Amino acid sequence: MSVRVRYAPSPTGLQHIGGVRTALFNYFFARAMGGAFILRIEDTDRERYDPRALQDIYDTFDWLGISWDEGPRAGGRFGPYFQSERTELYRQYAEELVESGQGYYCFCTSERLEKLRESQAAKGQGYDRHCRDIPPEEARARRAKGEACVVRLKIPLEGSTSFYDHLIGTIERANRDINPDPVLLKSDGFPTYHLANVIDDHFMEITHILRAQEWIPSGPLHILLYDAFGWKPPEYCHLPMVMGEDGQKLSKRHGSTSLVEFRSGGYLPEAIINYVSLLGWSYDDSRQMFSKADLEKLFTLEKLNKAAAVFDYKKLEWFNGVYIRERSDGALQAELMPFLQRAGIAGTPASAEEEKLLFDALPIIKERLRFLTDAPEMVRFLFKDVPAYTAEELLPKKMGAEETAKILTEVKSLMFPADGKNFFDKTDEENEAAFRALAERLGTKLGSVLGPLRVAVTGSRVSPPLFESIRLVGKDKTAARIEAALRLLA
RNA sequence: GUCUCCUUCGUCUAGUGGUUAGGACAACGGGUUUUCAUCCCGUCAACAGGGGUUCGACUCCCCUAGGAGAUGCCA
Repeated sequence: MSVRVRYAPSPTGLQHIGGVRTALFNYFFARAMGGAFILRIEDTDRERYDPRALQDIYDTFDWLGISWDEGPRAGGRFGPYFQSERTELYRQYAEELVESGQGYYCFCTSERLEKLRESQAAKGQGYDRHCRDIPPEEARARRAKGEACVVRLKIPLEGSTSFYDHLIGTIERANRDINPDPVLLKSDGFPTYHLANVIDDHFMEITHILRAQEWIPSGPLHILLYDAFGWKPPEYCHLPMVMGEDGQKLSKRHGSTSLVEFRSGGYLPEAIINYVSLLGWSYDDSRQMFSKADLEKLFTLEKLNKAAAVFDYKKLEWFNGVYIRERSDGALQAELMPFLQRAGIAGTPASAEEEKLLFDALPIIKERLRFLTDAPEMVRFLFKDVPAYTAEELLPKKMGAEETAKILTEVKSLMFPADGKNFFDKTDEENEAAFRALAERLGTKLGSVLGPLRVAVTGSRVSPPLFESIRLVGKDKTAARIEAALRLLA
């Protein structure tokens, strides 16, 4: 039987890096096994439902380049793939459980449950099974009269339930330790996660469940449900969790966690995919570069790690730099332009000159980028005026304004001589030789000659390579900027 | 509190009874270099603790400690 796996997000918030990791592992497992990857929307929480979250699911996976074989937009013969459109099915099976005596109607109000939770908080019990023994006829009658109720599962009081986890092995739990009689069908008629999940996984013929380890505690409960329906449970593989640097579950306070944040923060999808794949999974003792295509072939459950992994932004950052450098200039330009526009460096739409300027600048900024968001400030001096700088910044180490002005004046006449070839007519080698000769004549280092020039032309002591930058800035602007620097020193 | 899972460098990890415990990121040092970056070289750095089993344990078993997760009409 061929593998069928699913990613089943709840559209209540933005796609989170942890969820995406789970989705990716499911996707890669399906591809590597020649199986199917299904997307199912678990929109059973009407309170927290957010249509923007649904859009975010699509956007996130489109951006990552992950597609599903069945699900919303894709269709499939096991649809609908929105749980909100399958409520009749859940109701029917919940009813069946009540009929067979494996479930029961519970009329407890949320107020009572709240109070119960508070009073038992210290003991950590849970539901007191208050309605478990109401005679079926009476319960049916009360429900028929319109009394609000939920359907709960009767957890056996004795015995234990176990299941096999592909990664961890056999996990067993005494039935008395399972949360007493969880709600399967809410009073609004919608199912809870447990019911909908089990029913859908069964009818969608899911063969493997790859989900985070935080679900381990509900494993036995799900097994009990499969048993109650007389169904065969799928195989389980609980994935190690992703933690923040403090060892706690990764959350907002650790930094960016949603994919939209990573995207707007200038991360590349290749970097995210590569990095995240190495969180709880490895290939061998040395390889760490993996493309999506690689993972679609190489991924196996056998190489999964058991322990939770700490999310390391520094390493992701490194991957990001690597993938930025790996991009072709054309592809990178397309990726970068929106960031320049957002920063107000380039127009919207960008002019042909702006497009060309960015493209021409790529060779000198590419290896300096860690994030796409680094680009605007890096190329600002090419598109706009030089950012304001102080006379102080112009001065090389241990040099005064007067001396610096002298150097800069010499530099200017070297670059733009009254007669002979100017800077732009000569090769970089020729220019470098000339600057070196100048430095020697002035009895100083090359850096002290180029330093002031760098600040004058780029507005900063740190910039892309000077000669290339000057060529991109152009003759007139360069000359004008040197003049401006000279005025500042005077 | 109770239940469950986990435990190799700071971080991600390799390792399945005999290794100088390997790689990557980070950090630090050095080289290349007109700044920054890239690139190259190097250094620091780990088997949580205690018992067993065994000729021999990072590897197998037990205990302890620590960490995490679950304990909802959220998923």
